[in-house]
Amino acid sequence: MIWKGTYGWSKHTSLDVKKRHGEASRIVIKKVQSDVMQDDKNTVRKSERTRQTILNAAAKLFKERGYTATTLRDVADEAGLKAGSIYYHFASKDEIMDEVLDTGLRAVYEAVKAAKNACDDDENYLAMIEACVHAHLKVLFTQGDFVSANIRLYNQLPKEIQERHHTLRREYGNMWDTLLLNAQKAGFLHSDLEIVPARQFILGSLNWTVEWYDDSKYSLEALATRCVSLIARGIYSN
Amino acid sequence: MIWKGTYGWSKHTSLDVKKRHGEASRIVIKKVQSDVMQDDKNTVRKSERTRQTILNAAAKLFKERGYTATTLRDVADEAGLKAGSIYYHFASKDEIMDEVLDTGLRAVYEAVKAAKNACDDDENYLAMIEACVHAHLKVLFTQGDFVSANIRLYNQLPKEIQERHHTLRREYGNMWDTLLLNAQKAGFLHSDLEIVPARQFILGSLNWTVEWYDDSKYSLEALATRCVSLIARGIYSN
DNA sequence: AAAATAATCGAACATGGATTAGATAAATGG
DNA sequence: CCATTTATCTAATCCATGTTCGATTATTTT
Repeated sequence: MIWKGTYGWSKHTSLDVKKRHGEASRIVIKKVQSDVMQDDKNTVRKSERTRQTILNAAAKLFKERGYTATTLRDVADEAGLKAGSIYYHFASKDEIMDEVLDTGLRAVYEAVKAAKNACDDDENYLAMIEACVHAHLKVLFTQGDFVSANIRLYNQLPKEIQERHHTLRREYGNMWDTLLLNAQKAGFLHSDLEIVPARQFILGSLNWTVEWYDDSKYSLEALATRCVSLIARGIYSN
Repeated sequence: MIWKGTYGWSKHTSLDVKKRHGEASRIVIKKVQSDVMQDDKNTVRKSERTRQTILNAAAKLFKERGYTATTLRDVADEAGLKAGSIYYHFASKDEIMDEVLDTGLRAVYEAVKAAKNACDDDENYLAMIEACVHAHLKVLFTQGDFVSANIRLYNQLPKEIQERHHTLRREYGNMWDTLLLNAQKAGFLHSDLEIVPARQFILGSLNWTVEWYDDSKYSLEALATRCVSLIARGIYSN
Protein backbone atom coordinates (compact mmCIF):
# COMPACT_ATOMS: atom_id res chain seq x y z
CA MET A 1 0.00 0.00 0.00
CA ILE A 2 1.87 2.94 -1.28
CA TRP A 3 -0.60 5.39 -2.63
CA LYS A 4 -3.45 4.94 -0.27
CA GLY A 5 -4.49 1.41 0.17
CA THR A 6 -7.29 1.45 -2.28
CA TYR A 7 -5.49 1.41 -5.55
CA GLY A 8 -5.66 -2.14 -6.51
CA TRP A 9 -2.17 -2.80 -5.24
CA SER A 10 -2.28 -5.59 -2.81
CA LYS A 11 -0.32 -5.41 0.39
CA HIS A 12 2.12 -8.07 -0.67
CA THR A 13 2.01 -9.92 2.60
CA SER A 14 5.30 -11.73 2.38
CA LEU A 15 5.38 -15.39 1.65
CA ASP A 16 2.97 -17.36 3.74
CA VAL A 17 3.88 -20.83 2.75
CA LYS A 18 0.90 -23.07 2.59
CA LYS A 19 0.41 -23.76 -0.98
CA ARG A 20 3.89 -23.50 -2.31
CA HIS A 21 3.80 -20.43 -4.49
CA GLY A 22 6.80 -20.19 -6.67
CA GLU A 23 8.43 -23.31 -5.35
CA ALA A 24 7.43 -24.97 -8.53
CA SER A 25 9.66 -22.57 -10.33
CA ARG A 26 12.49 -25.00 -9.94
CA ILE A 27 12.57 -27.12 -13.00
CA VAL A 28 12.41 -30.75 -12.12
CA ILE A 29 13.85 -33.13 -14.61
CA LYS A 30 12.46 -36.57 -14.28
CA LYS A 31 14.39 -38.64 -16.74
CA VAL A 32 17.16 -37.55 -18.99
CA GLN A 33 16.14 -39.39 -22.07
CA SER A 34 18.45 -37.96 -24.65
CA ASP A 35 21.21 -35.50 -24.11
CA VAL A 36 19.40 -32.25 -24.62
CA MET A 37 15.66 -32.12 -24.77
CA GLN A 38 13.07 -29.51 -25.43
CA ASP A 39 11.31 -28.14 -22.34
CA ASP A 40 8.29 -30.25 -23.01
CA LYS A 41 5.97 -32.62 -21.30
CA ASN A 42 7.66 -35.15 -19.06
CA THR A 43 10.68 -32.98 -18.62
CA VAL A 44 9.11 -30.28 -16.58
CA ARG A 45 6.48 -30.20 -13.90
CA LYS A 46 3.11 -29.32 -15.26
CA SER A 47 2.99 -26.56 -12.73
CA GLU A 48 5.99 -24.98 -14.34
CA ARG A 49 4.41 -24.99 -17.75
CA THR A 50 1.21 -23.42 -16.47
CA ARG A 51 3.23 -20.88 -14.61
CA GLN A 52 4.87 -19.80 -17.82
CA THR A 53 1.55 -19.65 -19.60
CA ILE A 54 0.23 -17.36 -16.92
CA LEU A 55 3.27 -15.13 -17.13
CA ASN A 56 2.98 -14.89 -20.88
CA ALA A 57 -0.67 -14.00 -20.66
CA ALA A 58 -0.04 -11.47 -17.95
CA ALA A 59 2.83 -9.83 -19.80
CA LYS A 60 0.75 -9.48 -22.90
CA LEU A 61 -2.20 -7.94 -21.13
CA PHE A 62 -0.17 -5.76 -18.81
CA LYS A 63 1.64 -4.32 -21.75
CA GLU A 64 -1.55 -3.67 -23.67
CA ARG A 65 -3.75 -2.28 -20.95
CA GLY A 66 -1.59 -1.47 -18.02
CA TYR A 67 -1.36 -3.14 -14.67
CA THR A 68 -4.49 -1.99 -12.91
CA ALA A 69 -6.64 -2.26 -16.01
CA THR A 70 -5.73 -5.89 -16.32
CA THR A 71 -7.86 -8.24 -14.31
CA LEU A 72 -6.70 -11.53 -12.95
CA ARG A 73 -9.80 -12.93 -14.54
CA ASP A 74 -8.51 -11.67 -17.88
CA VAL A 75 -5.13 -13.19 -17.28
CA ALA A 76 -6.72 -16.47 -16.30
CA ASP A 77 -8.90 -16.35 -19.36
CA GLU A 78 -5.98 -15.72 -21.66
CA ALA A 79 -4.06 -18.51 -19.99
CA GLY A 80 -6.98 -20.90 -20.19
CA LEU A 81 -7.88 -21.41 -16.57
CA LYS A 82 -9.91 -19.85 -13.80
CA ALA A 83 -8.90 -16.88 -11.75
CA GLY A 84 -8.65 -18.76 -8.50
CA SER A 85 -6.19 -21.22 -9.93
CA ILE A 86 -3.63 -18.52 -10.44
CA TYR A 87 -3.11 -18.44 -6.72
CA TYR A 88 -1.70 -21.89 -6.78
CA HIS A 89 1.21 -20.48 -8.74
CA PHE A 90 1.53 -16.94 -7.49
CA ALA A 91 0.89 -15.30 -4.17
CA SER A 92 -0.57 -12.12 -5.60
CA LYS A 93 -1.02 -9.96 -8.63
CA ASP A 94 1.97 -7.95 -7.52
CA GLU A 95 4.11 -11.01 -7.60
CA ILE A 96 3.15 -11.69 -11.19
CA MET A 97 4.00 -8.15 -12.11
CA ASP A 98 7.33 -8.44 -10.37
CA GLU A 99 8.25 -11.49 -12.31
CA VAL A 100 7.13 -10.01 -15.60
CA LEU A 101 9.21 -6.91 -15.03
CA ASP A 102 12.23 -8.87 -13.97
CA THR A 103 12.06 -11.27 -16.88
CA GLY A 104 11.76 -8.46 -19.38
CA LEU A 105 14.61 -6.34 -18.21
CA ARG A 106 16.85 -9.29 -17.62
CA ALA A 107 16.27 -10.49 -21.15
CA VAL A 108 17.38 -7.17 -22.58
CA TYR A 109 20.33 -6.99 -20.30
CA GLU A 110 21.59 -10.46 -21.13
CA ALA A 111 21.01 -10.10 -24.84
CA VAL A 112 22.78 -6.79 -25.13
CA LYS A 113 25.67 -7.89 -22.98
CA ALA A 114 26.07 -10.98 -25.10
CA ALA A 115 25.95 -8.96 -28.30
CA LYS A 116 28.60 -6.63 -27.00
CA ASN A 117 30.89 -9.42 -25.91
CA ALA A 118 30.42 -11.17 -29.21
CA CYS A 119 32.27 -8.41 -31.02
CA ASP A 120 35.62 -9.76 -32.12
CA ASP A 121 37.44 -6.50 -31.99
CA ASP A 122 37.62 -5.23 -28.46
CA GLU A 123 38.50 -1.76 -29.64
CA ASN A 124 35.92 -1.31 -32.33
CA TYR A 125 33.51 0.61 -30.20
CA LEU A 126 31.34 1.70 -33.04
CA ALA A 127 30.66 -1.88 -34.02
CA MET A 128 29.87 -2.65 -30.41
CA ILE A 129 27.43 0.21 -30.14
CA GLU A 130 25.73 -0.87 -33.30
CA ALA A 131 25.53 -4.45 -32.12
CA CYS A 132 24.00 -3.29 -28.88
CA VAL A 133 21.36 -1.23 -30.61
CA HIS A 134 20.46 -4.17 -32.79
CA ALA A 135 20.32 -6.49 -29.83
CA HIS A 136 18.24 -4.12 -27.77
CA LEU A 137 15.69 -3.73 -30.51
CA LYS A 138 15.65 -7.38 -31.34
CA VAL A 139 14.92 -8.43 -27.81
CA LEU A 140 12.43 -5.63 -27.52
CA PHE A 141 10.30 -7.20 -30.19
CA THR A 142 11.17 -10.83 -29.67
CA GLN A 143 10.82 -11.30 -25.95
CA GLY A 144 8.21 -8.72 -26.70
CA ASP A 145 5.58 -8.53 -24.07
CA PHE A 146 7.83 -8.81 -21.08
CA VAL A 147 10.17 -6.11 -22.21
CA SER A 148 7.47 -3.81 -23.43
CA ALA A 149 5.48 -4.26 -20.28
CA ASN A 150 8.53 -3.25 -18.36
CA ILE A 151 9.25 -0.25 -20.49
CA ARG A 152 5.73 0.98 -20.83
CA LEU A 153 4.63 0.60 -17.28
CA TYR A 154 7.65 1.09 -15.11
CA ASN A 155 7.06 4.71 -14.35
CA GLN A 156 3.42 4.18 -13.58
CA LEU A 157 4.07 1.61 -10.95
CA PRO A 158 4.10 2.54 -7.29
CA LYS A 159 7.46 3.28 -5.79
CA GLU A 160 7.48 0.05 -3.88
CA ILE A 161 7.48 -2.10 -6.96
CA GLN A 162 9.85 0.19 -8.80
CA GLU A 163 12.42 -0.08 -6.07
CA ARG A 164 12.60 -3.82 -6.39
CA HIS A 165 13.84 -3.39 -9.93
CA HIS A 166 15.92 -0.34 -9.48
CA THR A 167 19.24 -2.13 -9.20
CA LEU A 168 18.92 -4.09 -12.39
CA ARG A 169 17.87 -0.99 -14.29
CA ARG A 170 20.84 0.92 -13.02
CA GLU A 171 23.16 -1.88 -13.98
CA TYR A 172 21.89 -1.86 -17.50
CA GLY A 173 22.31 1.88 -17.75
CA ASN A 174 25.83 1.63 -16.41
CA MET A 175 26.73 -0.89 -19.01
CA TRP A 176 25.78 1.53 -21.74
CA ASP A 177 27.50 4.42 -20.05
CA THR A 178 30.74 2.51 -19.87
CA LEU A 179 30.52 1.55 -23.49
CA LEU A 180 29.79 5.09 -24.60
CA LEU A 181 32.48 6.53 -22.39
CA ASN A 182 35.09 4.18 -23.79
CA ALA A 183 34.01 5.03 -27.29
CA GLN A 184 34.31 8.68 -26.51
CA LYS A 185 37.75 8.34 -24.95
CA ALA A 186 38.87 6.49 -28.05
CA GLY A 187 37.75 9.47 -30.10
CA PHE A 188 34.81 7.89 -31.83
CA LEU A 189 32.20 10.18 -30.34
CA HIS A 190 31.85 13.93 -30.14
CA SER A 191 34.08 15.06 -27.34
CA ASP A 192 31.45 17.40 -25.96
CA LEU A 193 28.87 14.65 -25.64
CA GLU A 194 27.40 14.27 -22.17
CA ILE A 195 27.30 10.54 -21.67
CA VAL A 196 24.38 10.09 -19.32
CA PRO A 197 21.82 12.24 -21.10
CA ALA A 198 22.99 10.81 -24.38
CA ARG A 199 22.44 7.30 -23.14
CA GLN A 200 19.01 8.20 -21.81
CA PHE A 201 18.17 9.77 -25.13
CA ILE A 202 19.35 6.76 -27.08
CA LEU A 203 17.65 4.14 -24.97
CA GLY A 204 14.54 6.27 -24.87
CA SER A 205 14.35 6.55 -28.60
CA LEU A 206 14.82 2.81 -28.90
CA ASN A 207 12.28 1.99 -26.24
CA TRP A 208 9.74 4.24 -27.81
CA THR A 209 9.83 2.20 -31.00
CA VAL A 210 7.44 -0.22 -29.34
CA GLU A 211 4.86 2.53 -29.53
CA TRP A 212 5.06 2.97 -33.26
CA TYR A 213 7.02 0.28 -35.06
CA ASP A 214 4.80 -1.86 -37.24
CA ASP A 215 6.51 -5.00 -38.44
CA SER A 216 4.17 -5.29 -41.37
CA LYS A 217 5.73 -2.19 -42.90
CA TYR A 218 9.38 -3.18 -42.87
CA SER A 219 11.62 -5.65 -41.13
CA LEU A 220 13.07 -5.43 -37.68
CA GLU A 221 16.51 -5.39 -39.26
CA ALA A 222 15.55 -2.37 -41.31
CA LEU A 223 14.27 -0.64 -38.22
CA ALA A 224 17.48 -1.33 -36.38
CA THR A 225 19.60 -0.10 -39.24
CA ARG A 226 17.67 3.12 -39.43
CA CYS A 227 17.89 3.67 -35.72
CA VAL A 228 21.63 3.13 -35.79
CA SER A 229 21.96 5.62 -38.59
CA LEU A 230 19.93 8.24 -36.79
CA ILE A 231 21.79 7.75 -33.57
CA ALA A 232 25.16 7.76 -35.25
CA ARG A 233 24.99 10.62 -37.69
CA GLY A 234 21.68 12.34 -37.03
CA ILE A 235 19.51 13.79 -39.74
CA TYR A 236 21.51 16.75 -40.99
CA SER A 237 23.41 16.16 -44.16
CA ASN A 238 26.61 18.12 -43.97
CA MET B 1 -17.04 -1.39 -23.93
CA ILE B 2 -14.26 -2.35 -26.12
CA TRP B 3 -12.28 -4.95 -24.33
CA LYS B 4 -15.00 -6.88 -22.63
CA GLY B 5 -17.28 -4.72 -20.67
CA THR B 6 -15.62 -5.22 -17.36
CA TYR B 7 -12.55 -3.13 -17.71
CA GLY B 8 -13.49 -0.05 -15.86
CA TRP B 9 -14.35 1.77 -19.03
CA SER B 10 -17.82 3.11 -18.74
CA LYS B 11 -20.20 2.79 -21.62
CA HIS B 12 -20.11 6.47 -22.39
CA THR B 13 -23.84 6.77 -22.80
CA SER B 14 -23.97 9.86 -24.92
CA LEU B 15 -25.05 13.14 -23.47
CA ASP B 16 -28.17 12.91 -21.42
CA VAL B 17 -28.76 16.51 -20.66
CA LYS B 18 -30.18 16.97 -17.24
CA LYS B 19 -27.50 18.60 -15.31
CA ARG B 20 -25.64 20.42 -17.99
CA HIS B 21 -22.33 18.61 -18.21
CA GLY B 22 -19.87 20.55 -20.22
CA GLU B 23 -22.19 23.39 -20.96
CA ALA B 24 -20.32 25.35 -18.40
CA SER B 25 -17.30 25.08 -20.62
CA ARG B 26 -18.37 28.26 -22.32
CA ILE B 27 -16.72 31.08 -20.55
CA VAL B 28 -19.23 33.61 -19.43
CA ILE B 29 -17.99 37.10 -18.95
CA LYS B 30 -20.13 39.07 -16.61
CA LYS B 31 -18.66 42.50 -16.64
CA VAL B 32 -15.78 43.77 -18.64
CA GLN B 33 -14.13 45.86 -15.98
CA SER B 34 -10.87 46.71 -17.61
CA ASP B 35 -9.77 45.89 -21.06
CA VAL B 36 -7.97 42.63 -20.48
CA MET B 37 -8.33 40.81 -17.21
CA GLN B 38 -6.93 37.71 -15.70
CA ASP B 39 -9.23 34.70 -15.74
CA ASP B 40 -10.13 35.24 -12.17
CA LYS B 41 -13.09 35.50 -9.91
CA ASN B 42 -15.96 37.52 -11.26
CA THR B 43 -14.84 37.03 -14.81
CA VAL B 44 -15.62 33.38 -15.13
CA ARG B 45 -18.36 31.16 -13.80
CA LYS B 46 -17.31 29.32 -10.72
CA SER B 47 -18.22 26.15 -12.46
CA GLU B 48 -15.59 26.82 -15.06
CA ARG B 49 -12.89 27.30 -12.50
CA THR B 50 -13.79 24.10 -10.70
CA ARG B 51 -13.88 22.31 -13.99
CA GLN B 52 -10.32 23.34 -14.66
CA THR B 53 -9.25 22.31 -11.21
CA ILE B 54 -10.69 18.88 -11.81
CA LEU B 55 -8.96 18.58 -15.15
CA ASN B 56 -5.64 19.58 -13.67
CA ALA B 57 -6.00 17.09 -10.88
CA ALA B 58 -7.05 14.36 -13.27
CA ALA B 59 -4.23 15.02 -15.69
CA LYS B 60 -1.69 14.88 -12.91
CA LEU B 61 -2.96 11.63 -11.50
CA PHE B 62 -3.62 9.99 -14.84
CA LYS B 63 -0.10 10.72 -15.90
CA GLU B 64 1.37 9.38 -12.69
CA ARG B 65 -0.68 6.26 -12.22
CA GLY B 66 -2.51 5.57 -15.39
CA TYR B 67 -6.18 5.84 -16.16
CA THR B 68 -7.64 2.82 -14.43
CA ALA B 69 -5.42 3.15 -11.41
CA THR B 70 -6.73 6.63 -10.84
CA THR B 71 -9.93 6.80 -8.86
CA LEU B 72 -12.48 9.52 -9.21
CA ARG B 73 -12.29 9.79 -5.46
CA ASP B 74 -8.58 10.54 -5.84
CA VAL B 75 -9.27 13.14 -8.45
CA ALA B 76 -11.93 14.70 -6.29
CA ASP B 77 -9.57 14.68 -3.36
CA GLU B 78 -6.82 16.35 -5.30
CA ALA B 79 -9.27 18.89 -6.60
CA GLY B 80 -10.70 19.56 -3.16
CA LEU B 81 -14.21 18.25 -3.49
CA LYS B 82 -16.21 15.06 -3.24
CA ALA B 83 -16.43 12.39 -5.88
CA GLY B 84 -20.09 12.88 -6.56
CA SER B 85 -19.59 16.55 -7.35
CA ILE B 86 -17.46 15.73 -10.33
CA TYR B 87 -20.57 14.59 -12.11
CA TYR B 88 -21.91 18.07 -12.09
CA HIS B 89 -19.09 18.97 -14.45
CA PHE B 90 -18.48 15.80 -16.38
CA ALA B 91 -20.67 12.99 -17.55
CA SER B 92 -18.17 10.24 -16.90
CA LYS B 93 -14.59 9.37 -16.20
CA ASP B 94 -14.11 8.74 -19.89
CA GLU B 95 -15.16 12.26 -20.65
CA ILE B 96 -12.52 13.63 -18.32
CA MET B 97 -9.90 11.50 -19.99
CA ASP B 98 -11.03 12.68 -23.37
CA GLU B 99 -10.64 16.27 -22.43
CA VAL B 100 -7.27 15.70 -20.83
CA LEU B 101 -5.97 13.98 -23.93
CA ASP B 102 -7.33 16.61 -26.21
CA THR B 103 -5.97 19.50 -24.20
CA GLY B 104 -2.53 17.98 -24.07
CA LEU B 105 -2.09 17.21 -27.70
CA ARG B 106 -3.66 20.44 -28.80
CA ALA B 107 -1.25 22.39 -26.63
CA VAL B 108 1.73 20.74 -28.28
CA TYR B 109 0.31 21.20 -31.69
CA GLU B 110 -0.42 24.88 -31.28
CA ALA B 111 2.87 25.62 -29.59
CA VAL B 112 4.96 23.89 -32.21
CA LYS B 113 3.02 25.38 -35.07
CA ALA B 114 3.46 28.80 -33.57
CA ALA B 115 7.18 28.27 -33.09
CA LYS B 116 7.57 27.18 -36.65
CA ASN B 117 5.66 30.12 -38.02
CA ALA B 118 7.61 32.48 -35.85
CA CYS B 119 10.77 31.77 -37.80
CA ASP B 120 11.60 34.83 -39.85
CA ASP B 121 13.32 33.01 -42.61
CA ASP B 122 10.90 30.82 -44.48
CA GLU B 123 13.70 28.86 -46.05
CA ASN B 124 15.83 28.23 -43.04
CA TYR B 125 14.51 24.78 -42.37
CA LEU B 126 17.16 23.89 -39.86
CA ALA B 127 16.21 26.81 -37.69
CA MET B 128 12.60 25.77 -37.97
CA ILE B 129 13.33 22.21 -36.96
CA GLU B 130 15.30 23.40 -34.00
CA ALA B 131 12.57 25.79 -32.99
CA CYS B 132 10.05 22.96 -33.19
CA VAL B 133 12.11 20.67 -31.02
CA HIS B 134 12.49 23.40 -28.44
CA ALA B 135 8.79 24.15 -28.54
CA HIS B 136 7.81 20.51 -28.28
CA LEU B 137 9.97 19.97 -25.25
CA LYS B 138 8.96 23.22 -23.65
CA VAL B 139 5.30 22.46 -23.87
CA LEU B 140 5.97 18.92 -22.79
CA PHE B 141 7.22 20.13 -19.46
CA THR B 142 5.17 23.28 -19.13
CA GLN B 143 1.68 22.17 -19.95
CA GLY B 144 3.14 19.13 -18.33
CA ASP B 145 0.54 16.80 -17.03
CA PHE B 146 -1.84 17.03 -19.94
CA VAL B 147 0.78 16.35 -22.51
CA SER B 148 2.50 13.64 -20.54
CA ALA B 149 -0.76 11.96 -19.77
CA ASN B 150 -1.47 11.91 -23.45
CA ILE B 151 1.91 10.58 -24.38
CA ARG B 152 2.24 8.05 -21.65
CA LEU B 153 -1.20 6.59 -21.78
CA TYR B 154 -2.39 6.84 -25.33
CA ASN B 155 -1.42 3.37 -26.37
CA GLN B 156 -2.89 1.80 -23.28
CA LEU B 157 -6.31 3.24 -23.87
CA PRO B 158 -9.03 1.20 -25.52
CA LYS B 159 -9.45 1.65 -29.22
CA GLU B 160 -12.64 3.58 -28.76
CA ILE B 161 -10.98 6.42 -26.92
CA GLN B 162 -7.93 6.35 -29.15
CA GLU B 163 -10.03 6.81 -32.24
CA ARG B 164 -11.49 10.02 -30.97
CA HIS B 165 -8.03 11.53 -30.95
CA HIS B 166 -6.64 9.90 -34.00
CA THR B 167 -7.22 12.80 -36.34
CA LEU B 168 -5.42 15.36 -34.25
CA ARG B 169 -2.48 13.03 -33.77
CA ARG B 170 -2.22 12.46 -37.46
CA GLU B 171 -2.33 16.16 -38.15
CA TYR B 172 0.53 16.79 -35.82
CA GLY B 173 2.58 14.06 -37.43
CA ASN B 174 1.83 15.45 -40.86
CA MET B 175 3.05 18.84 -39.85
CA TRP B 176 6.42 17.40 -38.93
CA ASP B 177 6.57 15.27 -42.03
CA THR B 178 6.01 18.28 -44.22
CA LEU B 179 8.67 20.23 -42.44
CA LEU B 180 11.18 17.42 -42.67
CA LEU B 181 10.37 16.75 -46.28
CA ASN B 182 10.89 20.37 -47.24
CA ALA B 183 14.15 20.42 -45.38
CA GLN B 184 15.24 17.32 -47.20
CA LYS B 185 14.26 18.67 -50.61
CA ALA B 186 16.25 21.78 -49.86
CA GLY B 187 19.26 19.58 -49.22
CA PHE B 188 19.56 20.08 -45.50
CA LEU B 189 18.94 16.46 -44.55
CA HIS B 190 20.49 13.19 -45.65
CA SER B 191 18.93 12.36 -48.95
CA ASP B 192 18.42 8.73 -47.99
CA LEU B 193 16.46 9.63 -44.89
CA GLU B 194 13.03 8.02 -44.69
CA ILE B 195 10.82 10.80 -43.45
CA VAL B 196 8.11 8.95 -41.59
CA PRO B 197 10.28 6.64 -39.51
CA ALA B 198 12.64 9.51 -38.87
CA ARG B 199 9.82 11.64 -37.59
CA GLN B 200 8.56 8.83 -35.39
CA PHE B 201 12.03 8.34 -34.05
CA ILE B 202 12.50 12.02 -33.33
CA LEU B 203 9.17 12.59 -31.66
CA GLY B 204 9.61 9.38 -29.76
CA SER B 205 12.95 10.39 -28.39
CA LEU B 206 11.52 13.73 -27.37
CA ASN B 207 8.43 12.23 -25.80
CA TRP B 208 10.45 9.78 -23.83
CA THR B 209 12.28 12.60 -22.09
CA VAL B 210 9.31 12.85 -19.75
CA GLU B 211 10.37 9.49 -18.41
CA TRP B 212 13.85 10.56 -17.44
CA TYR B 213 14.46 14.29 -17.56
CA ASP B 214 14.99 15.75 -14.13
CA ASP B 215 14.82 19.50 -14.09
CA SER B 216 16.86 19.68 -10.93
CA LYS B 217 19.89 18.46 -12.85
CA TYR B 218 19.95 20.96 -15.67
CA SER B 219 17.65 23.41 -17.36
CA LEU B 220 14.99 22.67 -19.89
CA GLU B 221 16.92 24.81 -22.34
CA ALA B 222 19.98 22.65 -21.86
CA LEU B 223 17.91 19.55 -22.44
CA ALA B 224 16.47 20.97 -25.63
CA THR B 225 19.89 22.00 -26.90
CA ARG B 226 21.26 18.54 -26.30
CA CYS B 227 18.32 16.90 -27.98
CA VAL B 228 18.71 19.12 -31.01
CA SER B 229 22.37 18.26 -31.19
CA LEU B 230 21.73 14.54 -30.99
CA ILE B 231 18.97 14.68 -33.54
CA ALA B 232 20.95 16.85 -35.89
CA ARG B 233 24.42 15.33 -35.93
CA GLY B 234 24.13 12.14 -33.87
CA ILE B 235 26.82 10.91 -31.56
CA TYR B 236 29.62 9.90 -33.91
CA SER B 237 32.43 12.39 -34.23
CA ASN B 238 33.63 12.26 -37.79
C1' DA C 1 -33.01 39.97 1.18
C1' DA C 2 -36.07 36.76 -1.16
C1' DA C 3 -36.39 33.89 -5.08
C1' DA C 4 -34.13 31.31 -8.33
C1' DT C 5 -30.31 29.00 -9.94
C1' DA C 6 -25.80 26.83 -9.54
C1' DA C 7 -22.71 23.93 -7.16
C1' DT C 8 -21.61 20.64 -3.73
C1' DC C 9 -22.45 17.10 -0.48
C1' DG C 10 -23.60 12.53 1.50
C1' DA C 11 -25.14 8.41 1.42
C1' DA C 12 -26.41 4.89 -1.30
C1' DC C 13 -26.27 1.19 -5.27
C1' DA C 14 -24.68 -2.13 -8.32
C1' DT C 15 -20.81 -4.10 -10.20
C1' DG C 16 -16.62 -6.13 -10.51
C1' DG C 17 -12.10 -6.68 -8.40
C1' DA C 18 -8.41 -9.47 -5.67
C1' DT C 19 -8.14 -13.01 -2.78
C1' DT C 20 -9.52 -17.30 0.07
C1' DA C 21 -11.06 -21.95 1.19
C1' DG C 22 -13.00 -26.34 0.43
C1' DA C 23 -14.25 -29.65 -2.89
C1' DT C 24 -12.74 -32.06 -6.89
C1' DA C 25 -10.10 -33.84 -10.54
C1' DA C 26 -5.39 -35.10 -12.62
C1' DA C 27 -1.05 -36.76 -12.34
C1' DT C 28 2.32 -39.37 -10.09
C1' DG C 29 4.73 -43.04 -7.53
C1' DG C 30 4.94 -47.31 -5.55
C1' DC D 1 -4.38 -49.73 -9.50
C1' DC D 2 -4.42 -47.66 -5.07
C1' DA D 3 -2.58 -43.70 -2.15
C1' DT D 4 -0.70 -39.47 -2.26
C1' DT D 5 0.46 -35.42 -4.06
C1' DT D 6 -0.43 -31.76 -7.40
C1' DA D 7 -3.31 -28.83 -9.87
C1' DT D 8 -7.69 -26.80 -10.91
C1' DC D 9 -12.37 -25.34 -10.06
C1' DT D 10 -16.40 -23.31 -7.66
C1' DA D 11 -18.39 -20.41 -4.76
C1' DA D 12 -17.98 -17.04 -1.41
C1' DT D 13 -15.94 -12.85 0.99
C1' DC D 14 -14.82 -8.42 1.38
C1' DC D 15 -13.87 -4.17 -0.38
C1' DA D 16 -13.24 -0.33 -3.86
C1' DT D 17 -15.09 1.76 -7.72
C1' DG D 18 -18.06 4.45 -11.05
C1' DT D 19 -22.17 6.47 -10.85
C1' DT D 20 -26.86 8.27 -9.14
C1' DC D 21 -29.91 11.21 -6.68
C1' DG D 22 -32.29 13.84 -3.32
C1' DA D 23 -30.91 17.08 0.23
C1' DT D 24 -28.20 21.03 1.26
C1' DT D 25 -25.56 25.02 0.80
C1' DA D 26 -23.52 28.88 -2.24
C1' DT D 27 -24.03 32.14 -5.52
C1' DT D 28 -26.42 35.04 -8.40
C1' DT D 29 -30.30 37.70 -9.97
C1' DT D 30 -34.18 40.61 -9.20
